[in-house]
Amino acid sequence: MRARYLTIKDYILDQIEIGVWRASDKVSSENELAQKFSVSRMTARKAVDTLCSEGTLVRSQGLGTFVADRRPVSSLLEIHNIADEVVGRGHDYTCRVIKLEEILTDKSAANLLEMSEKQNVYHSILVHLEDNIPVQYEDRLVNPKHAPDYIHQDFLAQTPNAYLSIVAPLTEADHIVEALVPSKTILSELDSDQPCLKITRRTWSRRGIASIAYLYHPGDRYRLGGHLQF
Amino acid sequence: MRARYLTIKDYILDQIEIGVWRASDKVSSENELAQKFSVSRMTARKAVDTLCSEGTLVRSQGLGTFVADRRPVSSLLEIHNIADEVVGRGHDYTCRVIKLEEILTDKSAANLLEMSEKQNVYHSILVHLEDNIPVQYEDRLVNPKHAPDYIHQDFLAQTPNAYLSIVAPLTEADHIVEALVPSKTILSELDSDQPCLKITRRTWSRRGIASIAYLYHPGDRYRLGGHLQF
DNA sequence: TGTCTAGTCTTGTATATACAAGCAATATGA
DNA sequence: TCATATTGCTTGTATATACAAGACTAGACA
Repeated sequence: MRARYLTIKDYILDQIEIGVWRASDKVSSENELAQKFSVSRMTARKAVDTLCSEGTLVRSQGLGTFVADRRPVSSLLEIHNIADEVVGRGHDYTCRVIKLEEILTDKSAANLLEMSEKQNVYHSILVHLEDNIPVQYEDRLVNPKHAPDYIHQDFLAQTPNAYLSIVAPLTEADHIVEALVPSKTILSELDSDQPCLKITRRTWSRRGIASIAYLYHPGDRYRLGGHLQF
Repeated sequence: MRARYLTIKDYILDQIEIGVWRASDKVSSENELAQKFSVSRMTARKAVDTLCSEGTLVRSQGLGTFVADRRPVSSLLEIHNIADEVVGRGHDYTCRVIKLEEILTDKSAANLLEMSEKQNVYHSILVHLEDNIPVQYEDRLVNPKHAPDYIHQDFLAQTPNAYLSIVAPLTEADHIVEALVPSKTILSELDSDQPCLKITRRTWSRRGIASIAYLYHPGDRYRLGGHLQF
């Protein structure tokens, strides 16, 4: 052995990095690690545990522990609530309510919300501003079953997202991000003539789809960013 | 107690869901849980451990365990390797190498890669095609220290991302996503005149920044999508 | 009143032990 | 030869124990 390792975790990571253990290879057993580092099996196991929950290793009862197949290099991007994001930057957040109404689902809305046609849903359009400059145009449909008081909310005080996450704790979400030039109405509300980032976000609570939001960000003024560890 | 819980984990999650324990509230101590469920402290601790690593609870030595502040409603978006994505859709993936060279860092490149100026770095430009239609223009800088053979790779056989993830296992990444109209050169390579999604991706290995990539996707032909549970 | 100290509760860490359960190679028996 | 049982290794789970270390409280003391 060329070096003494401070932790079992580092030792395992190094072996993988150096290439001694490659994807799908078997790693030293818990007992071997315990002996090698002169610790009890439970201690060695804990190190392996951590690496498993981080996705680096995979266990198989009776067989052993293996280096995980590095998942198809995918990484993650965080999508924040716009209000939190603006405030987080230390800027001034305000919001303009363009529309707040109760409408009947047409075919497409019914499909998207997984409801039947001609049902009541809430519809809101808001513009979010950072230091009085528009940064997001939000067009949202809400299933009243999950948020019956949605229409009576004061969105100047609390964003739809914040409200929804309280009345119907979100369990899932999916997103589609695209680049496009939106309609003139939207562009004028955003006070922009640039291509926009459009984020389509569907959120689930435990009882089904809670809401669908179309979020438009002016491309010259907004970036979606995120830093994450694997 | 109204119900018997199968697991300590379920019990804690239910208490949080019901609202007995709210964000920042103190949760029963490990000893209390152990007593309540007639198990040893280590067993109770393991349940709490799991919920901690999932981000539901937060521990503080000497103080106790607390319900985590549900992070400012943020959710996650997966960013895949383009080749995997195309193949995953069952389509035909090909790749065109526009440039593959060794250059000296100028000021901005040096900054981005956290190197000094006038150092050797690798530079590659590739266009990725799905069923012979361009879907990504990739402009990449690579730190030779992390991938000395980068320049000799055959990227028709293996994408840069795939290669890099083998020679320098990635530990971190950050992304910036924006919408813009790229340069004419890029547009012509992408055979498009539409606004594009531009993804700037920096990847780290354990020894530092390994690579910076600028990925351009034609907005009318590409969406970034993801579905994730919280 | 203010300060230090001791005690107690919390999480953090490590150990030794025991047995269950999954898997595979080997030995056994018909 | 082939099916079955045994053995040994692996991970999975649970327990009892011990002590370290952080955070707070109450009491002693000046």
